[in-house]
Amino acid sequence: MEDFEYENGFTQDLDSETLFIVSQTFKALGDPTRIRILNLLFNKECSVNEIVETLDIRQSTVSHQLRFLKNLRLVKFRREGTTLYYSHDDEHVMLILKQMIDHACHN
Amino acid sequence: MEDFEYENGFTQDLDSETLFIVSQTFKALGDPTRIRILNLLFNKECSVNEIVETLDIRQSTVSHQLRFLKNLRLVKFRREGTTLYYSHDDEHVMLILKQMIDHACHN
DNA sequence: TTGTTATATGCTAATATGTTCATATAATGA
DNA sequence: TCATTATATGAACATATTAGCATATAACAA
Repeated sequence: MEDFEYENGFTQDLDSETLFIVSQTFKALGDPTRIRILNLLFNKECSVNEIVETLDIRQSTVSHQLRFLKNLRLVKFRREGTTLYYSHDDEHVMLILKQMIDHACHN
Repeated sequence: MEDFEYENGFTQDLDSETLFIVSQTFKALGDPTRIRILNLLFNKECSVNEIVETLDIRQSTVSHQLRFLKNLRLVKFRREGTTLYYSHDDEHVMLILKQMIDHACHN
């Protein structure tokens, strides 16, 4: 009787793969530093240094978090010389982030 | 020049209060156990024991996580004798959860 | 009151997470 | 080649998180 599929597409419990992806993604959004980085990348792409200077976060911290976000395919980058320009890579997740920010602001 | 307000309502950086609420809420959604509980509460209210039995999670764990979710006002409960029936208490966050689950499934 | 069922709580151990420092790599220009 | 700028990485540390056990509380029935 477990995992009974409802008409509306919902299940009583989620399969482990979905659960993993969902929790990983929300976890990515659950850290202030990563939220600030993604929020900055909302409108424009940024070099690592731009992020470091705009948000006043140490370079290694930014780099670590960008790797984290890149592993989840939430950001991507392009190279120009020695400079890497990062931008967001998941419209849907960015939309979800925007919704949550709006939700938080309206309180 | 920091915290410049854009036409579209976005700021270069978020104020700390918003940042706190957003990260707290995403953190709540970033744990598999809490996701499973909220997903179960999507359609119907559940007693603690129903959650325990349906999801096969220990009672103390469920209780701890329900307290966590209640502190963030993501769930509420009503009492009936010795039984507490929990239900979700934030439509918007539930919608965001649904979106992320759908997003994860479509991959 | 005592027992029973349902739920909450305090504590602890294991694990995960985030930041920092120091250093490595990579591209480029002199 | 060497120096410089931009970024990444590894290790260490502090802190946060999670689950589980044991026990407490709360409501109710006998």
